[in-house]
Amino acid sequence: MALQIYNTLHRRKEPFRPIEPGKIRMYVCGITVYDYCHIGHARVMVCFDAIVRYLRSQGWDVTYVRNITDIDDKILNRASENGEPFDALTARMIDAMHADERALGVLPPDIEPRATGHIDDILDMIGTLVDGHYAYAADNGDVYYRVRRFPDYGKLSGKNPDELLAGARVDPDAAKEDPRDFALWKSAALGTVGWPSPWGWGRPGWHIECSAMSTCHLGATFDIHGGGPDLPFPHHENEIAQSEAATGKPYVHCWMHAGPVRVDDEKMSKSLGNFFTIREVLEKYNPEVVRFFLLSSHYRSPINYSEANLREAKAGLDGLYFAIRGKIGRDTSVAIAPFAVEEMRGNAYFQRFVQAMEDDFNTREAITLMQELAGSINHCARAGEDWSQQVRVLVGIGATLGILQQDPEDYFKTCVGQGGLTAGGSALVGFESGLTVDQLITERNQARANRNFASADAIRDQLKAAGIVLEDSGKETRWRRE
RNA sequence: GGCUGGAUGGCAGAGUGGUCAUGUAGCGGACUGCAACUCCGCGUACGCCGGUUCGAUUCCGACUCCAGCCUCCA
Repeated sequence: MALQIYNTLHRRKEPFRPIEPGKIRMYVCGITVYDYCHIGHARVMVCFDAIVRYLRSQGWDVTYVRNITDIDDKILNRASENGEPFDALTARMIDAMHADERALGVLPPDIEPRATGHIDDILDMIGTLVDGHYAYAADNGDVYYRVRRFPDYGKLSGKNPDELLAGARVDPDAAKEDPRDFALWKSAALGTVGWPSPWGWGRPGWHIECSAMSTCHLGATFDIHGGGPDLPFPHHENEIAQSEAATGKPYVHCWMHAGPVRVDDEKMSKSLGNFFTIREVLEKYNPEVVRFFLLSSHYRSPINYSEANLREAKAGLDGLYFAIRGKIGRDTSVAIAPFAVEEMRGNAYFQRFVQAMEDDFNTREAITLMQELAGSINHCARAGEDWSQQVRVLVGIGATLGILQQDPEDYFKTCVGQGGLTAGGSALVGFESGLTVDQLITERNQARANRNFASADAIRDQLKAAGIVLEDSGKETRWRRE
């Protein structure tokens, strides 16, 4: 089955046709770095990360660009509130973003361009637009895009330009010829943050940077442009207008947009203030659980961030790790390397996985079949049948989604919160006696050997209260965190 | 008001013109000193009204409700 992707531009799934055989050039709108990344950012990062991992596993030569917006009014305002230079703020937030990404298992994009690193490209594109009368310098020193000059305006978001005019929410700036026009260049007072330009000292508008950076790194026309759910209008609509007017070529073949994240069934937004940062979320949940949660719905569906849903995600991922526990990893005598993709081709589960992913990246279906595979492994293990092939396929599929790659014992022992994204050792966090779990297990097993079950159960309860579950299997006692 | 997309079992969430989603929670049983893990079994799901069809949750139309965007936001 050939790859099908839902294209926002045409509002339907379409067979994917690369511009250049075997290659995919892809740009995803990244973060404006004035604050910590929130769970909505995490969804975009994780979904496109899984998509790119999958595409590469199928042999596509993907060039993945995701930008950083590091100059913008929000950044300037926040820096001024903090009383620090804007680039000190952005440097700090970029570091934090990279740390969040690493925690969530998000691989870095191939190219991560920054707006401030492309001022010349931005200026060039604005110049081209002004020369072509697609843009004009206003009396206030700003340069605006002339929306009326671009007949296709609205084709991505399905908006009628005339109705936009009637719409009450466009900014009726006196300097603009038309309320729909948007800023390409914002003038700024000398001595404030800015760059010289033919139109005076200033800084770029929000939309132009993506047009300039994507064209610079991927060419005038490229395959896929992605982003969050609030981007089709106006951001991507404006990108199309700028780029197609400037280059005279079609901008993007396929537009992909992730669905929104809700919080406890309410819209999450900056203005409502009900958003959670990634680091807040990781105080409460294992990062891999968060990734699993994000992938357990289709990327275009709305998802609801809630305690109950995260708990369920944990139970789901636990189930996968239980299935491979004791069968793979450094604590087992059986060292099993996951299958390479080519080895998995003949496997029925893997074929279902490919089929699900080729159908607009249906990661929910992919996870479902991983769960079925886990069930089959458990069944085989109980029946004394060979499970080794299935385990390798399960872990191989997991690799393609960026999950299930930890040693199961590390996963089960990872201590969440308390500032730690670290796998817990045997030290018992929050336990006053200073005893380790292993010491208590030894003590309890002595009690069990003496059939002193009251003491044994007291230790079990004590550990349970500290969030640690003991599991007696054969002669061995293992532990994990709840 | 305009533009999109939805409505599936307690919950989450795929999918399909006609015998099964799956997971999770719950219940019963097996296993276990007690547990955990695991296994086996159970529960008459497809918003509402029409239409097409031998047959619709799945296709078509109306209706109701919900969400996202139209304003900073991924």
